[in-house]
Formats: sequence, structure tokens, C-alpha cells
Amino acid sequence: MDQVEVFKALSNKTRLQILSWLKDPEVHFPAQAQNGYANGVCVGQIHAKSSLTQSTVSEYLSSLQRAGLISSTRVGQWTYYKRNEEAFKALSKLIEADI
Amino acid sequence: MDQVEVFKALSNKTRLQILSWLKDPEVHFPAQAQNGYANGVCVGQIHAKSSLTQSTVSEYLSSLQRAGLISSTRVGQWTYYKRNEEAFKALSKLIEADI
DNA sequence: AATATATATCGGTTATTCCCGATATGCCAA
DNA sequence: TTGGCATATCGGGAATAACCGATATATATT
Repeated sequence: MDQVEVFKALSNKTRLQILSWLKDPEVHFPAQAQNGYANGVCVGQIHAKSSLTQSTVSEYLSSLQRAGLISSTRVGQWTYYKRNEEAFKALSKLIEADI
Repeated sequence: MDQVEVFKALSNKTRLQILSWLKDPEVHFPAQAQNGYANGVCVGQIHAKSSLTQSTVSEYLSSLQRAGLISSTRVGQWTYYKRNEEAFKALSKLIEADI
């Protein structure tokens, strides 16, 4: 876990917002219900809720993934992203004990 | 607690290093022993251990303070900085529960 | 094969961060 | 009050981040 990379990924309002949306996908992405939430939520749904362009949202998701905070699954033409809860637990402990 | 500001403050190798030094001032700033560590460590000591200029270190300390992660006490011509441990606890809990 | 849809990537503009050297400010001592 | 030391602030150059529009890539449909 590259600490600086993680904190940089968290240093942006929109990226924090995305993480918060992904915490309750049923609430924030009801349109996804038909496909289930096991793999997470696809980029288009996240983009639809954001006020940024598709390319920016895609970049932001990549950066969150590089930081290890979310993971992705490709299914057909869709890429689903979901939170990596272990990473958040680890980060919480890191801050509590090491930083 | 402005989350983005806090994460930005933590998004830098040197600033993380300073926080880590301040965690064990007795170990990392033995020269400060004569004055005690109650108020923390003065800027000059921190600067001496860093490989950056005095002005940069001073800016970094200000940004950590604006984020609420450290606090300062002025004594004579010296400014002492120390960690604000409550802020780290709060951040740890925030990440565990809210982010 | 042609077309449509979802996502990723590329090139660019503007804003922000990273650092520096120079200088200002504040405090103390002679 | 002059000078010296500790720290803060200011102005700036270079690197990185924040976005965007356009385009490329991958998959699916007809």
C-alpha cells in the first residue's frame, strides 16, 4: 500500500463522493438492481450521477483502483467497480497505529 | 475537519516523515531533551533532519496545522509543533465508518 | 461486415502543488 | 538601538493534477 498514492486518491471531493456512493449502491444506483450489485456498479451509472465528463470519471476510477481502494470486473462491455473494504480497514488501522 | 484538506496534507512523503518523527520526539530529536518535549519540537530541529529548505519545512508545518494534524506553541523566538493525536484517532474512525 | 454502446486513452488548457531563494517579521541580547 | 537568530511569508519556476473534447478500443447486435 503506497500511502502517498492512497492519500492522493482521497484528496478530491468527487472521488470521495464516488466512494460514498459505492458504499450504498442499492440506494444510489437503483437502476443497477436488475443486474445485481455483486460486481459493483458500472462506469456509466457513476458517470450519470457525477457532474463531470465520462473521461474524467473513468480516470478517477482508475486512480482509485491504482490506490487499491476499489476493484473492477469486466462483464461484456461493462466495467463494474466496487469498494475494497479490506483496504479501508487497513488504512484505518494504519492511521491509528503507524502514521 | 475538512477531509480533502486532511488527505492533501497527508499526500506528501516529507510531511508523512515529519509526522512520523513527531511520533517519537525523544528518539528523533534528542537535542530537544534539555527543553523537554511538552510543547513538541521546534522548526529548526525538524528542518535539520529534513533535506528541504527552511521555508519549505515551515510551509509544510503550516499545512499540517491547517489540516488540524499538529498544533503549535510559540515560546520566545521558537515555534514548537506537536501532533494532535485526537485528530488521528478521529481520522481513523472516519475512514473506518464513513468513507 | 456494419453499426451501436460502454469504457479507456490521448492531447491539451488551466489550476494547484512542490519546492526554492530572498526577504520580512518577531524576539532577544549586547 | 543595533545586530543576531528563529520563523514566516513572498515571488517564482517546474512538475503534477484537474478537468475537458476527441478518439480509440472492446464488446455486442443486426
